[in-house]
Amino acid sequence: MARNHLKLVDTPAAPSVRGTSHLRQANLAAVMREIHYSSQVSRSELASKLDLNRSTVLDLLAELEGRGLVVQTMGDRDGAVGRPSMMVEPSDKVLSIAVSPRMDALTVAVMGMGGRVIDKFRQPIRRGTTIDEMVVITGRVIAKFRNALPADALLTGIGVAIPGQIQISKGIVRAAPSLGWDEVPFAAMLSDETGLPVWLDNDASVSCVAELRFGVGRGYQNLVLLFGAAGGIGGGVVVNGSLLRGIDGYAGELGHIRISDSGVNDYSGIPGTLESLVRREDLLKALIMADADDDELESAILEKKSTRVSKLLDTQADMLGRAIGLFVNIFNPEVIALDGFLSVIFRTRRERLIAAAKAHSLRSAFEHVQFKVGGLGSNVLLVGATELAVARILDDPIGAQLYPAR
Amino acid sequence: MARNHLKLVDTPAAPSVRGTSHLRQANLAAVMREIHYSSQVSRSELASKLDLNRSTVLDLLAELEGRGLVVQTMGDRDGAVGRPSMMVEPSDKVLSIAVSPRMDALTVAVMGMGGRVIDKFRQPIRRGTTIDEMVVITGRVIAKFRNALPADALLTGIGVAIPGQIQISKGIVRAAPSLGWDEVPFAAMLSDETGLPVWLDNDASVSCVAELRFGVGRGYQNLVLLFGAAGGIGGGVVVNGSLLRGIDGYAGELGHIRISDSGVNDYSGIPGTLESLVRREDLLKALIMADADDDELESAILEKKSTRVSKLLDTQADMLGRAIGLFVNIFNPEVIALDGFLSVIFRTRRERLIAAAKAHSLRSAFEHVQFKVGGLGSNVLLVGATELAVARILDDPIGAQLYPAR
DNA sequence: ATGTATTTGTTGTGATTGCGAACAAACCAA
DNA sequence: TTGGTTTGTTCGCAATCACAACAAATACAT
Repeated sequence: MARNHLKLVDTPAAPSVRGTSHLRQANLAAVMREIHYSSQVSRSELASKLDLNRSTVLDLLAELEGRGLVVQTMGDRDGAVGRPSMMVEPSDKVLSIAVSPRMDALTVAVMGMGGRVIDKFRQPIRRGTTIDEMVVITGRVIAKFRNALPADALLTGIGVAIPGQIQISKGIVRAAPSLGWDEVPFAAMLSDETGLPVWLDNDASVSCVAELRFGVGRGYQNLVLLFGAAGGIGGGVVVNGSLLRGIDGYAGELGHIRISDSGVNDYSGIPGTLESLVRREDLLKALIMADADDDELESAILEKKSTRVSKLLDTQADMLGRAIGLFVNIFNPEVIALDGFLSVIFRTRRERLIAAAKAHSLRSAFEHVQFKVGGLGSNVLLVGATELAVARILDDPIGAQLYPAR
Repeated sequence: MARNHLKLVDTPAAPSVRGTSHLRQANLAAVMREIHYSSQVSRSELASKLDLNRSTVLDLLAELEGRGLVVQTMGDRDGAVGRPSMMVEPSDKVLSIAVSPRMDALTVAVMGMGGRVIDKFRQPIRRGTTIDEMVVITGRVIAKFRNALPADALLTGIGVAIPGQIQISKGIVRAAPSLGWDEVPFAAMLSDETGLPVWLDNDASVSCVAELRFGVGRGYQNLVLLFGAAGGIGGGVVVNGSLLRGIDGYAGELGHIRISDSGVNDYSGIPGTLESLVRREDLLKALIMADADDDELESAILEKKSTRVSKLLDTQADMLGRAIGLFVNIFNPEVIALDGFLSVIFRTRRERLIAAAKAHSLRSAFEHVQFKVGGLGSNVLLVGATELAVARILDDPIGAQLYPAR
């Protein structure tokens, strides 16, 4: 009862579960994490949120500040009674590189802590670009960025969001059909090119983390994200605040689940899957459009009063709802987040979609589910990829290695 | 680097994640958990497994022994070189009550630590027994048990496995069709009757935990359990060593997921679900049997060479495989465990089932999946229910309250 | 303007806890 | 019996966090 000493702050969603974690490290990590995910916190908020003593927080922050990870500033008088608390924010000298190679273009960005995009460059990629060329191009863009950075900036590393299946532990792209990659050790290749550590992950997983930390998922612990793009439907699941990865890191392939007897295959060769039934291409075809982003798609749907399009949307909403109902029964999440063109279906067929989901889930599991639309837009992948590199700092703020900008 | 003090042992699968956990408590809990789940450990094993110093383990064990939770005995000379290590085991004075009310009978058991069944009583229940009667009967059996216990025995509480949906936090049975229960605050009722704390959980979840800790799941961190009984198909999922619960505790309803366009409803009113497609009753009907346990069912299948039965089994294996493929894509688990009559399907249609699962899952996610059959048999529910009560001790060995046997 | 209440910053002290070293004890293998 | 090895046990130490006390900075009432 009177045992009230040596507290250990819980570490929500520690990505790498280590055999032994040390108390100090855990507390530093908890503080760092809180600062990263709230961008601006006062010292007193930190103390109360983490349930640590004021003096302890002071001490922890001093250590983090000494390492150059955080900056403490005088808090603005916010009208509250009492002495104003010091504000803490992540240092803007700590930067990461985010990379997003896609079929049509390569995007590289310099990212700050707290999900901030500092600088971004989009390099169109012509068809037939080899993997080696891709590595060289990426390396060149990164080098250019690094040259422009202040000399005292520190890099956490490089995070890459790949549209395909990734063996996270080894940084290998097992299969990325849209890029034409197969068993590519991209992490090692890019690391050789740049001299920085590189972490890969699946784009849907990465998006899910981004939305969890900085988007619609903020504040929730259990959510299911469905991401609909041109290539198909990806997904991510957050359980108890951390991303569902499975034993080899391939979990969360929510597009490739069979929900119907239909014999139409998806890209992976499985018939009747969500991805094979709810296709962006089908919508475009019905609308007689060649290419469009999601906004254009949505306005085209709203303008065109075609029964064919309408019926297709109904079917897609029904099937998407069926899948969502399934996820609700399996995960009983707080939030179902829809992103990409799935958010278009949601906005244009909201009631029908929700009704279908409800019809396919158990009453009690469905009770508290909220439907939301992804909120990060075009930067999701970059923000999420950054988390891969930042994770090391958040896990071990003192021990994690940082690399000079130049 | 030289920061090597005040270690915090990681607490795998802490059932109740509390805001702040204290270091000592966490370490005591880790030790207690290890002892509970391995029944017999030597001190040196504890030290190396938990990565704690010998002297620290000594100290922690002394505290646990002082509380009467563990017993230390001289280790047998096991032929190894060096001074033999002391063996530690959970005290046999620490007991729990496990309750399993089912349609046809009520089972109550006295359980020891480490999943041991000390005493068990099965009370047949006649149709139409009211809930109040059920509570009284249960209370009576428990009272009888308690009277027979040694005076210095300590009870952790009562764990109940319910075939239905449970609101765990409040101990309320939301719906248990086979029992005819609806919104029943069973935990409070039984607690009033017995004066002991009562925890409820869904029977499939409970089975899953039992198999995870003491059955086929031992040593694994990610598994999917499918349990097929007369009432339908239940499931449980273990993610990173802990049971998937979802935000309200309704997660893991793996039987109620729609995998086909079929319009046949299951008990919950959802059509085309795994539960509606793979039914034990259908097998019995095809075999022209009135009632049978799983062993009888299996031998009947093996004896009877009916094409009708054979075709039905094929279909069921196909559908079960389809569902399993789906789970593989979602969870990328290490183990798929089949229990109840699903294990009969597995044994009689092994190749077909695995082929169907493989055809419905992604290559990389399927790669390392192992298929297993539940190993605990008729005691699964009791062992699992016990874990509900024991969990408190494992979380906070010192703070958790224990109740005198009489 | 002044005083009071409130909240936070800061410093120093103390308690808890786990580690490590040192030595004793118990075993195996010659 | 001796030497090597592993574990038990004790004791002192170092790390870390809580707590108390006081100072500082604010809002609010008068």
